[in-house]
Amino acid sequence: MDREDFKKRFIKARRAAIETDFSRLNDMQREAVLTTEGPLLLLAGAGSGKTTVLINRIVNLIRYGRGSDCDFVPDWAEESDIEAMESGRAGADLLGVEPCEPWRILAITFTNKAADELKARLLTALGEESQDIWAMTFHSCCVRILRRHIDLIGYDKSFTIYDSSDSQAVMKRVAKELELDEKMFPPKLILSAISRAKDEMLSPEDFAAAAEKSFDSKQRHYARCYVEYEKRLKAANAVDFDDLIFLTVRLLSENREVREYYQRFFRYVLVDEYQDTSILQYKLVSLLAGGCNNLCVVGDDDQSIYKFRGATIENILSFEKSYPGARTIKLEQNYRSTAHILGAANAVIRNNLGRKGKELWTNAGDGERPKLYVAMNEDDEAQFVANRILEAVSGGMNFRDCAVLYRMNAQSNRLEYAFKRQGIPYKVVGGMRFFDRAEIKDITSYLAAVHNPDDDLRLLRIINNPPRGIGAATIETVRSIASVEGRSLSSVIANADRYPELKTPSKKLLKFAALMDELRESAEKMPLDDFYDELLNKSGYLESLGTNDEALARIDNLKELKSNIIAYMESAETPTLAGFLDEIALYTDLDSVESGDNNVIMMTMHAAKGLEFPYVFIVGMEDGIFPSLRSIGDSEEMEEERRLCYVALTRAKEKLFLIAAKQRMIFGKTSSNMISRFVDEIPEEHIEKPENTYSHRYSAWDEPDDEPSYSWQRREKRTPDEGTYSWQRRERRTDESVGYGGWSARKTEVRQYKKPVEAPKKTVETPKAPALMALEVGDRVKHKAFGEGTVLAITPMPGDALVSVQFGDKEKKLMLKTAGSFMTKI
DNA sequence: ATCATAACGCTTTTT
DNA sequence: GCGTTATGAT
Repeated sequence: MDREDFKKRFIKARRAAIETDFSRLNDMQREAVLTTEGPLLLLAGAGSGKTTVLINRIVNLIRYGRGSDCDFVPDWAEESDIEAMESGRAGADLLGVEPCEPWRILAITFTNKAADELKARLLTALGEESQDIWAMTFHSCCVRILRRHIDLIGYDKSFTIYDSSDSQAVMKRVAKELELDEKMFPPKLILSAISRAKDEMLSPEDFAAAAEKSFDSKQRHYARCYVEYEKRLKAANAVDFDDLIFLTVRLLSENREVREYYQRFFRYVLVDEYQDTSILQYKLVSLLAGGCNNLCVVGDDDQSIYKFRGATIENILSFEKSYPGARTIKLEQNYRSTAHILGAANAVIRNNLGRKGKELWTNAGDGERPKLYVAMNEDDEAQFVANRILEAVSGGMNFRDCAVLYRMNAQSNRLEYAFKRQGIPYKVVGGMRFFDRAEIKDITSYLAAVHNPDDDLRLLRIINNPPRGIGAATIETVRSIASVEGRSLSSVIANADRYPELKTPSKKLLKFAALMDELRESAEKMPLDDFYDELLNKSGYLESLGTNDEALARIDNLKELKSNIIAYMESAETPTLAGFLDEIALYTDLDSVESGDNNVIMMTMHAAKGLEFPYVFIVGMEDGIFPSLRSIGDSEEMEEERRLCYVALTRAKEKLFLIAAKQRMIFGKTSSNMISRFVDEIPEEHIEKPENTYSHRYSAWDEPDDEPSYSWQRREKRTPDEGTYSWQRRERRTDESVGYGGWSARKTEVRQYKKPVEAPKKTVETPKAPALMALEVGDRVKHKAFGEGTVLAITPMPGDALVSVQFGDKEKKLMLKTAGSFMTKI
């Protein structure tokens, strides 16, 4: 009996001793870290320190195993051990119970960015041994498993990975050959139908059978495409993104040996952003974690914004049902935003029905109420944002502290105009991605075709690029021969002289085949980066680009690709062409925000998930834009939009501006929309609106009431600095004629504001009225608010200048135009 | 084969 | 309003 009592005290003391390692966490966070065994659902609100918990949890697992969460007491334990633990003298040998080996921990994320961040923070926390942890994305985890065992389900281990544009190219061909009208059956739609089928684990045959039964002709066409699409991928020894997950699930379900191997292998499985998982990913996770059942999922049902690409919020809502005995911990303390911002966000998300229910709180203080500005039109809106940013910078903030969020990428245009005009440096995140650029696709297609001669898709892309006189007619002939003989294009091309039909172009074809062989040989014997140069030259690609402005931008991008190759060579143990192809197939997100740059960040609300900024501007707060037109009338879609709104609002740390325009051009048509219903959902106490802002109500069917739409605001006063419409028009013309790098080259341009080419002048001249103060580095100035200071640096900007001034021990950055009136030279 | 013009049709996006 | 794409003309 004494022993029982002793055991209880021992366990308590052990947990208490382990807790001291995590004393910096709040109670809920610590609970999450110390709960190691069995299924655990972690509902982590925005800004609640989720990643910190994840890191600490892994540290705990490696250091103490299940020490904090089990009843085990060693037989040799005695009273002095408890004393040791209570006095803080106990080490891991006493506190730990089966500490976990790093490589038995699987931490799955969604994006490479998240995986990289996790790895970096684990390295800081644990050092070298952290590198054995399986911290990676769903897809890279699957690639790792499939590269080892995919032959067990009838694929070749050296498979290539097709990205979505590859998939689209294949599907376009398939649809054409099946004589489907592109208007009725856009390749994108067919692919998403197939994606859904894979999500439900339907093979082409299953899908076809189901379609037959349903008498739905559309489904039957989809099924035909699926069959043909799959056939082509298989022939090219390729798999698409969905296949990576699908085939891994198939492998694990069908092959008991492999399944049990991984189930024994992984002792702890953690999944980040669980609200974004699909049914298939749910299956994958439950297969991988099926052994020890130590599955910890982290997510926020209120931040699920990716339903359109297959995510089911159900996964998180029914976690406790799927995993009986699961524990749930909510992290609701927010360390990011002030109370008014959280109040607004909480108020909006409360209107959703399908949620677990969470309420963020903070003890960071009330802060300022979010502000609503009702603009005349999009130019006024952009001007407003620009002015507030300049004010903020005058007040000592950096440009990078400000973010502008919008619903669709197209909205960035007007803001860019305004920012350029005002000399505000900015960076647009998203839009055209690096690996989608034509020149990058071209060269990676060469790399893929060199590595895998059977990759017909990539071969077709490069065979006549640069032009080699191999035209469409020739290619058609080659393809029909290949299809009749059931061989790959490259093998037909290599033997072109044996086919009478190819007599005329055989010389060109053989020359191309020889080129590819030569490149393959080079790839074998050269280091990757040298081979890359060789490829650019021997293929004639570089030469064919020419030397105009657009070509130079493309060449820049190709140099960027080379630096990627070099970075890969440095990071990989044994760099190979195959390895690099794997990496770029999964790593498309290279234009990550470089934190060193001092730019205003512009992006969609989707892209902003997981980020935070002191100042946040949300533009286009209008019904029809946000929430989007397509979601109005559908309550499920509306809830998703509302979650997106919640995500957007919770990005702000200090100041939040919501901007709506009375009139705006959408898709070339002028329309006036009502202020977003989400604004109405924020109570007066948490939002500052202009006077006379009418609030409008909706019926339960999302129908706007019959109030005329222009009447929400009567008449707002215009301050002079907001500018007038005609002035803005004129300015924009000038802007266009100057060219700013040329709009035509926009596709290849990195859309980032570049400083004027001239070297920074030490003196700011007075370019035009109103005259700017003439200042030089080293001048003493007196500022109304900050007192006396010394000018440290001056950066000229169109029509203005950014001045750094040392006031006492504080350095402030001021825009001269704005700050000039508060400052005098002394 | 390559350029010019017209017609269309548009969320959100990672891997 | 803009970018992509299909079609026809040279």
